[in-house]
Amino acid sequence: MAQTLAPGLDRDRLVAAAFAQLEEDGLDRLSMRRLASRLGVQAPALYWHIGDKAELLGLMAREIYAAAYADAPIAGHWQDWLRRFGRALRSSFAARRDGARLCAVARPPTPTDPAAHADRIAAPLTALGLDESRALLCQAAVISFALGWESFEANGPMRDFLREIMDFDASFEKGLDALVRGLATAREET
Amino acid sequence: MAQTLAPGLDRDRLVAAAFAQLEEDGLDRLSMRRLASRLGVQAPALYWHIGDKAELLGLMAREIYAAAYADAPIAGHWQDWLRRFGRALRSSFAARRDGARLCAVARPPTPTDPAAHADRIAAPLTALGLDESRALLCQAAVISFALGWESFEANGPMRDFLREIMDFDASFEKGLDALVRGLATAREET
DNA sequence: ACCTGAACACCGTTCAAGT
DNA sequence: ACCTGAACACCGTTCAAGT
Repeated sequence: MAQTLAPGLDRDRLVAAAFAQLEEDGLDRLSMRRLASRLGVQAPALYWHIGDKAELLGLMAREIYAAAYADAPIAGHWQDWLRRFGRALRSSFAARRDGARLCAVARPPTPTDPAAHADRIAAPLTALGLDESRALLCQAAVISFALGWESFEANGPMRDFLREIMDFDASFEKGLDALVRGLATAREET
Repeated sequence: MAQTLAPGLDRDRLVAAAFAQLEEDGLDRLSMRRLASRLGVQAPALYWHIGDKAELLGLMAREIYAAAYADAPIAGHWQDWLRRFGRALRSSFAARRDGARLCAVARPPTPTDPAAHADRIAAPLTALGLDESRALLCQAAVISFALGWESFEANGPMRDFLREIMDFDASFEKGLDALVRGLATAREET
């Protein structure tokens, strides 16, 4: 389990090991001590490379979001992109155990200029013709929907219950579709 | 802080004290030990009244959902009810510190007959004319949207960031409106 | 029936000290 | 520069024992 090899410990190796640990044990059992022992090191050693556990979770969340953006190339009508991004985001949450819960808890890792970050979030939709405030609304809505949906999916007993009473996958698709269509027909305001 | 008075310790008093503790210290610091000391008792005493911490969180989550349903009387067009319920649910999440995170983690507290529980969830919308599967889709979509939205809101640094780049309250309203309108115009399928 | 005391197996984080 | 050892102040939960 613990490979003492390759002592070169850095942030990337740390994040990778954290994902492996997450897959094996889940978010509740992802501890600095267990992570350290997987890396063949004592827990305090991690704090040389990272400020605290919250920073580690933030880096992990960023990777989950990045994977979703990578899966949704910017092309076509903005509605198509938004639907595609919604699907990709849910897949990305689901690809990692407790992915949605992790992203709900994680703090945004870049405390840099908020306006610049907002531009980056809005970028795919502004590139397809939306103005920035509308782009941010669409992103916030789709991201919230996907995060909420996968939060239930990631909750074991809740998922079991939901899977018994409805087709959870098909329903996500329908809900996402409804949301995007609604956003497209919203009354234009200030 | 610790009131040793009134030794009658039961589930209701326990849940009430847990909410008070949540308000003061947040979900991360809501521990069985702190809760016990607030009740003037040792931690193991709690386990006489409750199976484990997860059950306690489940009871708390149920109360949060119940408050939302209580705030949305069943009347008018189903779309109006759904919008109203969405708003009420977000308010209910926001009314308790870390309310959304709590509900994301909590397990459904009633391991009773799933079909009967589904009927109860769908009830407000079936009463207003929707068939059950459509009602469940609408509920799942709106609940997911509200939960996701408030998860970000409940995340301190994330909220600060979002509040700087958009009008988070007005955007919720617009997003919810879009979702409900989209659900109303969905193509009818099996 | 309801609660305590003591214990088990853990946490995140700090910090002097080692190399 | 990078890591260890020891410690601090915690966790959830179990269980014999008290009343």
